[in-house]
Amino acid sequence: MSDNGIEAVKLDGTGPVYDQIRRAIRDLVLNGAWPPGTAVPPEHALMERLGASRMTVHRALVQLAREGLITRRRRSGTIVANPPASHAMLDILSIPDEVRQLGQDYSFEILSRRDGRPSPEVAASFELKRSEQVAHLVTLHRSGGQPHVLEERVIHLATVPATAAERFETTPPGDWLLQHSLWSQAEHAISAVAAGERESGLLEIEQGEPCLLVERRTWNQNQPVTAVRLLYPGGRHRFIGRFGPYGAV
Amino acid sequence: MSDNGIEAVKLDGTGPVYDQIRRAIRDLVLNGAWPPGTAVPPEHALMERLGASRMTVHRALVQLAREGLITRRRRSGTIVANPPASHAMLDILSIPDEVRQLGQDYSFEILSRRDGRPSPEVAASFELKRSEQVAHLVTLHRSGGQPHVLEERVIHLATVPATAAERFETTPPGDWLLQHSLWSQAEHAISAVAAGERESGLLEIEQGEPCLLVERRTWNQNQPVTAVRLLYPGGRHRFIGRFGPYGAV
DNA sequence: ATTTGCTAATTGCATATGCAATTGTCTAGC
DNA sequence: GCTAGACAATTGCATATGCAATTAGCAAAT
Repeated sequence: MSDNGIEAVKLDGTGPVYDQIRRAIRDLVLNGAWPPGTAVPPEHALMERLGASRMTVHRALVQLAREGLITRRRRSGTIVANPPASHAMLDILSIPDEVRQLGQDYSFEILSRRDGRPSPEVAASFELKRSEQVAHLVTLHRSGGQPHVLEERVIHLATVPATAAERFETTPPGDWLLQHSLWSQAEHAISAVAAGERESGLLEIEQGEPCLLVERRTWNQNQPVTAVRLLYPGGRHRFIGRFGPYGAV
Repeated sequence: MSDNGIEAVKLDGTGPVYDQIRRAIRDLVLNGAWPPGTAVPPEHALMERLGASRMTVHRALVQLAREGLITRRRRSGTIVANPPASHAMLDILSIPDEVRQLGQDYSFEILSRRDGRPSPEVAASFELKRSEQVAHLVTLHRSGGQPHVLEERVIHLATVPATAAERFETTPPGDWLLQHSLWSQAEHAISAVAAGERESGLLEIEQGEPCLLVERRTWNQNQPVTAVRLLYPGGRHRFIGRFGPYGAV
């Protein structure tokens, strides 16, 4: 190829041209063909390649920049941006970062791990098919030595095959996944539950104490990536978000 | 005025012209000068009024439309949109709607109301100054006759003076506020707490049961509008949101 | 070696222009 | 009165063009 994979940019002929260009490039970024840091071809190159005017190409790129997928600078050109770490309240957040932001020491411990077909209980609780191969991990995160949050997670081995070889000795599963997989959609649910027998022991709280339960499932291009259940001791934690009526501020 | 308040559109001379236009119109919408339903002048009129080309005006309007502030239709023109009712998980949501969406009958009851300077307890719990005049309301919302959520709210009388004359006989305070005030920013906090003595009685649950506590404060142009604390019986409720790494889906 | 300045690549912005698509509104005919 | 059709207003999209702003990279000067 002459420069980058400019040949990979293909229009589908449906809808406005500027939007075809926008979607074509967006897809290349989202499916990993153009990883962060990749140079996006300059407007003139795309213009010739696609037979569109510069203004039309420009419009597509400006929009992608506003969406945060690419970064543009005069003369330097356009590069694929790093995915944003945090978006409003409930993003895929890094628990180590969260803890360190509070000025506490962070540590974690994998309490159990099992790879393969899920047990009936796990399958039911995460809405999996029993035929899907997953890694099932239970992790306790600590903040200043105290239990901070209890994490139970399944990772889909078909989507993230590198999981099988990873021991999670230095990086907890959530952070490792952020580096080794992409996600395009997530679903969150928040509820309040009472700590059960096992959870209360691990989190060192009283049985029946209120806890905040955050359940999150993540997909990339409709392929499931991971599902996680985070149990926070209630009194000690809150999630905060700030936004305006027309979107995040 | 000839048509609408087209004279109200004023550029501030800072930054790109299209963005000056965008901000000028956005501000008119956000501060209520152009309430929902108002006809935005057509592109040609703005173009003449502002001395910009049609494409430049167009660019500003297209962007506002994408942000959801205005709605555009060929031939009919452009009108100011209704503020979105729900944005991802934690929007300003209408509790009646929420209940009816579950197919239940909705009713509510104002348990107490007091207007004037806040008591020391209320001031502390909502972080108010004791000199601020507020209405303080406690409301119980019911779903199919059962307690659904307990609401405690203060409304700033200086920002929403119409509150003083409103009896909240047919519309609960949250919904009434949506119709009689604007907001430009909100802050949410979610946490899990155990039901106290008073709350458990009102919500008809056991004392100590886990509840989801949603605290929200709302401002319009840096003026406080309202602060509310919603207590949901834990087992029965969860908040759900769905989005991608680059924003809401 | 360091600085200084030039050049060219690249994006940002605005304009003028033309045509397409949608749809209120009005009119002519029945 | 009602309908079909013509007309015009309005937005949507794309192009061509020109200039401004930024800056990487190179060349010249010290």
